Amino acid sequence: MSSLDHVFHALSDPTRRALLARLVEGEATVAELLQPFEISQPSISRHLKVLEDAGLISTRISGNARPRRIEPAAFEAISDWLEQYRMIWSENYARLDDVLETMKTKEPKT
Amino acid sequence: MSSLDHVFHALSDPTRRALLARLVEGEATVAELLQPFEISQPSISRHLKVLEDAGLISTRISGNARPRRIEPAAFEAISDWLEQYRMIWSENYARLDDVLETMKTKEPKT
DNA sequence: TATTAATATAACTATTTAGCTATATAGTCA
DNA sequence: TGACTATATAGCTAAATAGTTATATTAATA
Repeated sequence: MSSLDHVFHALSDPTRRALLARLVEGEATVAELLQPFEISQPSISRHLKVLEDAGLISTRISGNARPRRIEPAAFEAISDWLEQYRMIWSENYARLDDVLETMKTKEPKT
Repeated sequence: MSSLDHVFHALSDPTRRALLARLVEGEATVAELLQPFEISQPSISRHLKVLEDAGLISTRISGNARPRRIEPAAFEAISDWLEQYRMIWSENYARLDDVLETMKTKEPKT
């Protein structure tokens, strides 16, 4: 059973996607993640468990709190999966090499 | 309710992902799509409906048959969504928390 | 027109899920 | 230690889902 099952299932819920969107700004505790929502703390904890089981986030122990953070690898897995379909919508399908070339020469960091 | 709900839900099933993988090679009828699987024809038809409701595929009428094809726009939507996380894993950004440390201690690749 | 072929729909069952409230666990602090 | 804080877990309910078989629909063909 592919882990993509869990990844895509986790992403199918808007609350969970919102949690990820918050976590992309940095680590956050359950209390912090809970705040913008109207749902209960146990529900948030369960959503976080689904995200963690999917490998999308991880938990760190910090005294009383359990801050969560994004796990990059899972997103990379999605990107890899999506790659096999990129040719389908890319306008540059016929010139895929050009696309790759463009990616190589993208702006260098300062 | 975002359509990404439906898209990610559709993708969470391995049978449906396999159907998409077949369709990336080109249009196929239900009978053709059914063949590699051990599940019933109605099940496949329902999976196809889920994929179509998500906008991932579309149906054409051809006499008796209803060949399905990939719909590129939905994949583009996934790619767009994923884009907001790309910084997380691309280049040296293995982990957002480590960005500053990394930039201090590591020479960016040329 | 009657038959066959391709596909969809209905009706049922078992499983999963998202929400809730109540409670348990574990760390911090006075 | 006792109170408080942060979070997890248990147990419940309602809704959704994936599978099944049986049947309906529609086009092609003899």
